[in-house]
Amino acid sequence: MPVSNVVEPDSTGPTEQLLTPGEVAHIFGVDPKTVNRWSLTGKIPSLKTPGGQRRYRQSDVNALLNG
Amino acid sequence: MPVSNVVEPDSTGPTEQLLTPGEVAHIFGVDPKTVNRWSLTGKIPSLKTPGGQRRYRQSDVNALLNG
DNA sequence: GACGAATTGGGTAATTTGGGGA
DNA sequence: TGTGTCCAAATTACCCAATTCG
Repeated sequence: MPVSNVVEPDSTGPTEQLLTPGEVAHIFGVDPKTVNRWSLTGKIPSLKTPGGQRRYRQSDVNALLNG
Repeated sequence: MPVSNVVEPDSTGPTEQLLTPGEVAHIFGVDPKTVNRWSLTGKIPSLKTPGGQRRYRQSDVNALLNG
């Protein structure tokens, strides 16, 4: 099934586009493993799906791109 | 098929192929260090990974090749 | 040809990244 | 496709010498 059920009914956070490791990797021109490393070393925040996979906020990615 | 059709309307996201310093160096026939110097002196734009490495847009490289 | 300024590459050590496999 | 780990390759920043350009 698609992993892109990104709509959050939760009202606490802004409904924001979440990106997979592969998508973030493509944006930066690096390997998906490298993106996971960034998460482990605290360089980019990440959310975890109940299945243990990571998702990244578009805004966090943009913040890194802009400096 | 992509897992999710993530639209990237955001202008900050480079929807473009990115090249490593080594690849750009090979294209121009120079040392990778020289490519990084071009970036430092503003001769070619570059993105930075959170790890501090540089990536170059294909279009910027082409512009330099043709200009 | 001589001169100074800028560009480039060599060498090094530390960090980041990617490949292979589980 | 994604995760976690090990290891080799690539990249970075630094200083210095050789080369190139006007």
